[in-house]
Amino acid sequence: MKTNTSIRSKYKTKQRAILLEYFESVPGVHFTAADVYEYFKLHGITIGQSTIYRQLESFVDEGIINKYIIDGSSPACFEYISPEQHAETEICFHCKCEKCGRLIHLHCDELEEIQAHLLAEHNFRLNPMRTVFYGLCEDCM
Amino acid sequence: MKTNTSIRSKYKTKQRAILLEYFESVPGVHFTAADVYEYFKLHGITIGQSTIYRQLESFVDEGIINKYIIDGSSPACFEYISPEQHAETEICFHCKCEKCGRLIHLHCDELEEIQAHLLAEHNFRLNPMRTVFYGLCEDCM
DNA sequence: CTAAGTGCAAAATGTTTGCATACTT
DNA sequence: AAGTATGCAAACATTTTGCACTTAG
Repeated sequence: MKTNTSIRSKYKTKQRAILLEYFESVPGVHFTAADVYEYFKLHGITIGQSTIYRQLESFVDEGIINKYIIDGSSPACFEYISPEQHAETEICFHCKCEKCGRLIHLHCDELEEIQAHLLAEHNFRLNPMRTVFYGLCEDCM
Repeated sequence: MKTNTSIRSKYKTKQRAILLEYFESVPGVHFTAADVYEYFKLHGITIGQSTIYRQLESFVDEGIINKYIIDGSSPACFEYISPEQHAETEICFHCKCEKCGRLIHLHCDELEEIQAHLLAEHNFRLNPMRTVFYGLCEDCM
């Protein structure tokens, strides 16, 4: 369990700027902390993995980046949320294929109704960011 | 990533029997692998943790037990599914409160429509057993 | 100058695995 | 006898942390 010292960056550091610029350049793509580390390493820029984890945490805190936990024994998945996406009323849902592991993004009004329904009928405020639908994709079923 | 050697137990071992009996005695309760290990240790019965993990995996495979991944850096959560629960035509959905950790069971026709919708419109066959809705329960929001 | 961030290496965590042994069928 | 399961300890993978050092404000 991580110590919740609610880190929200206050300084504009070089590393933070580099990371943010990179994330902004890959909207909708999802990546792991290790992916980011490798990416910069390949480009001759070394950013410590702790910095990556810490900045990622800040971004998630700030809502700039979403974090998905697909299954316990794989690394967490991150995804940059563009300001447009942020502004959109459309919510993005995720479906994970249990067989091939594919992660599918869905934007669907009908699914958004689930949210309203859960709130109205079950007093539960759904967090679509965290929720992943498991099942089988069309190729696998 | 775990090696998917689709283990499904074929032998009735003592450990498996002990574990199953225990799980059956705590329907609806959720526990971690470590909880199980500790429980038996306290009762003077030592079952290796690998056995616990392996049996848990089998039970999950067989649909006797559900596994929930709450967040990457906490242990996975398991829950025994009673035969009655299993036999119900109603599908049981789970909502997990991100704050207090409460796991809420829901039986709801409207939610079942999600399933039909995902299949018809998105070619995705939802597995309600594996899927957990994350959000905030009424007490926490 | 002070508070905050960085990077390294080490620790912590949760889970999986190799292997010799023991149990089921 | 053959095929599985067990339990230990070691290996693993991911993430977090302690600390000395650097950087931003």
